[in-house]
Amino acid sequence: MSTEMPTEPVLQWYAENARDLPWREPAATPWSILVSELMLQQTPVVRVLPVWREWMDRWPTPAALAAEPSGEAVRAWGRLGYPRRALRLHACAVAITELHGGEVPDDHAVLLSLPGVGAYTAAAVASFAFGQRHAVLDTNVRRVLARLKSGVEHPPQTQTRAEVKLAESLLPEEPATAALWAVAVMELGALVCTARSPRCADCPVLERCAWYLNGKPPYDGPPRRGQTYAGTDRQCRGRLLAVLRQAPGPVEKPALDVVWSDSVQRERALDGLVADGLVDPLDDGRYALPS
DNA sequence: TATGCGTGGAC
DNA sequence: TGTCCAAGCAT
Repeated sequence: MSTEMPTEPVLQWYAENARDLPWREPAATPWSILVSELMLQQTPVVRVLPVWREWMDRWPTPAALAAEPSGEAVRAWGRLGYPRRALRLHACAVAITELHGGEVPDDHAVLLSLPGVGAYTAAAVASFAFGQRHAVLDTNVRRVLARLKSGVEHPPQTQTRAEVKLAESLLPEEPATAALWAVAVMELGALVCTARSPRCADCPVLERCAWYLNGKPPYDGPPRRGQTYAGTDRQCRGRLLAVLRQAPGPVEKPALDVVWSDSVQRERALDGLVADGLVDPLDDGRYALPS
C-alpha cells in the first residue's frame, strides 16, 4: 500500500453499508455480472433489478441468449432505455459463444473488444467478476475523486487522463483488495457522495475530503449539458419501438404512424431504428423486431 | 472530442 | 413544472 488514500475507512464503510445486490452475491457469474453492467449504463439500480432477474431466469448463459433472435433481447429489455444496449448484449452473447468457448473472457483487452463494452465496463467485469486490479472509473468514482482529492464539487464533463492516473495511483496493490476498493468507492458515490445533496454527515472520509475542507465550494465550471427530451427524435424512437415491443408480431405501418404526428420526424426516427438494427422492415411493408 | 442515444424518479 | 440525474458507448 503506497498511497495516503484512506482505503481502510472506505472498505470498512462498505462492509457495513453495501446494498445486497444480486450481481454481488457469490452465486453471480461473469455472465450475470456482464449483463448487470450493460443494464446499469446510465440506468438506476431500482429499474435494472426486475429486468436483470428476468434475463437471468431466461438466459442464464451466453449460449442461451445467442440461440434466440436479437429481437427477443430488445423485447425483454422493456423500458430500460437505450435499447441498442439490448442489441449489443445479444451480440456479446453471440461473440462469447462463437469466439470464446461460451465463457465470458477474463482478459481486459478481450472484454474491450465485445460490443457495448468500453473502458469502464471492461474494467468493472475484470474487477468484479475476476478479482483483477483495474481502475474502475465510472460517474460515481469520478465524483468521489473530484471531491476527495481535487476539492471540487463535480468532475470535468469528459473524462481526463489525469483522472485515470489519479484512480490508478490510488489502487491497492493486492488485486483482491483493489477489486473491493473499486466497488466500495462506487458504492460510496452512489449512496453518500451523491451528485445532489451529498450525505457528508455519513461519510467515512469526511475529514480528509478536500472539497469539504475547502468549504464545499459550488461548481463553477461551464454549464452541464441538460438533456432535453420532449419532442426529440429520441422520444419519437422510444414511442415507435414501444409499439413493436408490445405487439406479438409484425405491425402495419399505420400502427406506427399514430404514435407521432410529425411525419418528417417520424420517418427519420424510423429510418434510424432500422439503421441501428432495432427494427426490421419486412418485404410486405410491415415492421418487426429483428430476427 | 462532441454528440446522439430512453426512461422515469426526485426535488 | 422543469431540471437534473442514473454503474457509458459508439461514432
